[in-house]
Amino acid sequence: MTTKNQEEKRSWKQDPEAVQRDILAVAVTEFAEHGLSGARVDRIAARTRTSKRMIYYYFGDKLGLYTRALEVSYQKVREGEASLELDHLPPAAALERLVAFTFDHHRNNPDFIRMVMIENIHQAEALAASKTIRDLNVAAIEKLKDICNRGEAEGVFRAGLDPVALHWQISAASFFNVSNRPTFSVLFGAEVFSETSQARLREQTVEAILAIAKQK
Amino acid sequence: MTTKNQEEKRSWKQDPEAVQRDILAVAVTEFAEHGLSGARVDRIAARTRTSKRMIYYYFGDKLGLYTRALEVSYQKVREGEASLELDHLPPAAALERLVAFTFDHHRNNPDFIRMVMIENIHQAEALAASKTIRDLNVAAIEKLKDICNRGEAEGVFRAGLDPVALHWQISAASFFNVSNRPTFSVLFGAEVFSETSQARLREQTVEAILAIAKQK
Amino acid sequence: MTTKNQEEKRSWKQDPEAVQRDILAVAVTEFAEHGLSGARVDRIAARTRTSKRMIYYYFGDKLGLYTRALEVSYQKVREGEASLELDHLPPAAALERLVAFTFDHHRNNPDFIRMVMIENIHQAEALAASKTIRDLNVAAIEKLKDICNRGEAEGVFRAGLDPVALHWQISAASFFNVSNRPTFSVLFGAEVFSETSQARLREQTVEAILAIAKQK
Amino acid sequence: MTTKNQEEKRSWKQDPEAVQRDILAVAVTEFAEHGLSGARVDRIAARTRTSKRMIYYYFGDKLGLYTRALEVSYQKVREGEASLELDHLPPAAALERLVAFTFDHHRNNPDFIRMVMIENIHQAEALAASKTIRDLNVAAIEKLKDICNRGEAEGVFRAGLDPVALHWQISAASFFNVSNRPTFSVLFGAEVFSETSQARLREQTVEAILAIAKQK
DNA sequence: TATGAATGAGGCTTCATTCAT
DNA sequence: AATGAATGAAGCCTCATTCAT
Repeated sequence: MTTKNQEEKRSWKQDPEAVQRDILAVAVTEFAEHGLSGARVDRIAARTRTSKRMIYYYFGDKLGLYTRALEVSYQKVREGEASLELDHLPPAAALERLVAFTFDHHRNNPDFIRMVMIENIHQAEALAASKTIRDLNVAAIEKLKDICNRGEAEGVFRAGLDPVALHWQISAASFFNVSNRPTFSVLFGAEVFSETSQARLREQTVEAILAIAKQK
Repeated sequence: MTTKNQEEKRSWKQDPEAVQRDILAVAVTEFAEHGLSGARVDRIAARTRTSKRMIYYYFGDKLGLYTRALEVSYQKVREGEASLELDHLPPAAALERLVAFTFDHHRNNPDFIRMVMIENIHQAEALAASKTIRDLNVAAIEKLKDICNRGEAEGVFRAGLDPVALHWQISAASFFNVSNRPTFSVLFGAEVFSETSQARLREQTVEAILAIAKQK
Repeated sequence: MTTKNQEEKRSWKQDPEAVQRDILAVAVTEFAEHGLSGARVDRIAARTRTSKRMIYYYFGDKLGLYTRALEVSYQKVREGEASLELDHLPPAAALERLVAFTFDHHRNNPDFIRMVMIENIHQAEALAASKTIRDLNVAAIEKLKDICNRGEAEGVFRAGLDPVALHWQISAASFFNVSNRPTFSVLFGAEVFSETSQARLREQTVEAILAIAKQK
Repeated sequence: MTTKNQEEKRSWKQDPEAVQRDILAVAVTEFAEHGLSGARVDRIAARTRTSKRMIYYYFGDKLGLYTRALEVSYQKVREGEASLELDHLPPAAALERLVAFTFDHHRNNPDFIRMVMIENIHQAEALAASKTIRDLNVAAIEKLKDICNRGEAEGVFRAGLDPVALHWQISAASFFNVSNRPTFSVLFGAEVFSETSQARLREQTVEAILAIAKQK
C-alpha cells in the first residue's frame, strides 16, 4: 500500500532474470521429484514468489520450462566440475582423481541425476533439442581425452583407449549409485549406501577404471 | 457381429487369468514407455481385448495395476535368469558367465530396465510394498553368494567378498548401459551402442568385475 | 468340500426367506446410515452371507430393496408398539403412557427414524407405493382415536379433538429428538441429550400434550 | 454469438463474488432436493451461468460446495430472523411471537429444512467443521435466553428455565411440520397441512410452549 | 435356487493453458 | 512487465446392473 512497500516489491519484480532464476530453481526441484508428467505447474507456481502466469510468460509452456530446467541442471553440474584441476597431474593420478570426484559429485547432486533419469525416460528428446547442453558435454569429454592422450604418450595407458568408453565406465558406477539407490536399498538393504561401504565402492571403482586404462 | 465372432470373444472371456495377463502385458509396455503419471489407463484399455472397466475390476486402481506390472516385470526377468546353470562351473568361470549374461539380459529387456528406472523416480514405494519382488531378489543374490563362497574356498577370490557389493558392480554397468542410452547417445554419439563397441564394453566389464573379485 | 460342509451350507441356503431376511437386515442398516443414493449395493452384499447377485434375484433393483427395507422398518416398529396395553387405562393415563412410550421408543429405534428421514427427503415416494405401510399406520392412529373418544365421552378431554393433530404433536417431539440430534448437539451442546435432560424433556412433552387434550 | 451477447456475458464475468453466489444458489436447490450423494455436480453446473470447472475453481470439491451451501442456508435463515423485534415486548408476548414466527419461517423455507435434514443424515459432519454456522446459532439462542431472563425476573415464567430446552421444543414442532410432511401426508392425509389446520397447529404449539414456560 | 465374471454409463476431479486487462 | 479470472479437454474411478452358466 505504502510507496515504501511498492518499492520493495518492485525491487525484485523489475528484475526479470531474478524472477526466472526463482522459477527455475523451484522447477528443477519439482521435476526432479515428480518427473515430467508428474510435475505440477500449479505446485511450481505456489513455491515461487511469482504467479503461474509468469511461468507461461517466460517459458511458454510446461515443456519449455522443463527444457530450461534441464539445461540449468547440466550447467550447474558442469560448473562444479570446472573446479577440477587435472592438467598438472600425471595421467594415472588425474584419472584416479576424476573418477573419485565424479563418484562423489554425483552423490552430492541427486537432483541432477534424477533430471537425467527423467530425460532418459523421455528418450532424451529435450536434450536432443538443446544445443547448450551438447556443447557443455563436449567440453567435459575433452578433459578425459586429454588424460588418455597423455597417458598413452607416456606409455602408462594402453594404446587405443576410447575416452567415450572410459566415460561410460566412470558414469555407469557413479550414476547407478545414485539413480538406483531406492530400489537397491529395498531389495538388498541400505548397507551399501553407508559411508564406509560407499568409500570402498568408490575405491573399487577407481581401481577398476584404472585397470581398464592400464589393461593388457 | 457374426456368430463366429461372438464365439471367439467368448472363447477367452470367462477366463479371468487370461484377461489379467492380457491387461498386464499391455500395462507393462505403457508404464515402461510413459512412466506412472504419464501412462494413460484409457490407452492401456484400448490396446487390450477387454474394457477399461475390467482394469479397475481386477486391479483396483492405476497404482494397483502399476504395482502388479512391476511385479510381473521382475518375475519375468528373474525367470530368465533361472536358465543359467552356474553350479557346475568353476567360480571364476561362473562369475564371468553371470556378468556377461546380466549385461546381455538387461540389453534384451529394456522395458524391465525402464520399469525399474520409473520405480526409482518414485522412491521404490511400490517395490517396498511388494513382498513378492523382495523374495525374488533374495533368491537372485543367493546365486552370487554361492559363487563367492566357492571362490574364496578355492582361493581364487579374495577373502571377505561382499556379494551385494559385487551385485552392485555388475548391475551398475549392465543397467546404466540400457537406462542411459538415450542421453548418452545424444551427448557422446551412438557409437558406444554399436554391436562391436557393446561387445568390448561387455568384455571390459567382465574383466573389471573379475579383477575386483580376484583383487589383491 | 466334504459332504458335511455342503450340507451345512445348504441348510440356510435352501431357505430363501432366511436369505432375504439376512439381506434386509443389512440393507436397513446401510440405507439408514447412508441414505438411498449414498447406500452401496456392494457394501450391502459384502455384509451379507450371500452374494450381490442374490439381491437382484430377490429384490429386482436397488429401489426395490430400499422399499422392502422401509417396509420392514415400519413393521418392526409397529410390532414394538403392539405390546402397549392402553384399553384398560383411563384416557388421560392412556395418553400419558402413549406419549412417554413413543418418546422412548423413537429414541431406541434410531435406524427407523433415519429411514423415515430419508424417505421424507425422497418425498415419500416409496412409502406412497407401499400399501403395507399405510395399513400399518391406519391401525396406529385407531388406538389414539379410541383414547380421544373415551376422553371426550368422560369429559376429561375437550370436544373436537383431532387424533391426527394429536399424533402430529406427539411425533414432532419424539421424532425431532432423534432425527436432529446431530445438528442440535453441534450447535447447542449435547447436554440436552443426557439422561436427566431427556427425562425432563419427555415429562415436559407429556404435560404439553395432555394440556392440549384437556385444553380450554 | 452476437456482440451483444458477448457484452452481456462479460458484464457479469470478472465478478468472482457474483459467480460464486450464482453457483451457491443453484447448489442449495440441488443439494436440498437430492441430498449430498444424490446431488450431481453436472446438474448444478448446467443450471449455472458458469461451467463445471468454476465450481471446482471456487469450492474445491463437491463437499466443499456442499459445506458452503449449508452455511449460506443457515445465514439466510438467521438473517430472516434478525428482522424480529422482541426487545420491546413483554416476555410472554415476545415468546409467543417468537414461536409463531419460527413456525411460519420454517414453513416458508423448506430448502433450509431439507439441508438440515440432509446434514443430520450425515451426522452433522460439515456443520461441525463450520465455525461460521456455530457462531450464527449462538446468537440465535441469546435472544431466547434474554426472553427467559426477563420472564423470570418479572415472575411470569417459572424459575430455572433452560433456553436450550425451550429452543428444542420450539424447533421440534416447527421443524417436524416441514421435514415430515411427505410421509405424514401419505400416512395420515394432507389435511393437517391445510391452511386452517396449520393455523390451529401453530396456535396449539404456541400455547404448549407458553404452558411450559409458565409451568407450575 | 444360485453365481462368478463382466460392463455401459456416468460420476467427480485435475490438468495445462488462455483471456482480458 | 505483470496478473487474477477463467476454461476445454481429458483424467481416474464408481455405480447399479446384466451375462452366461
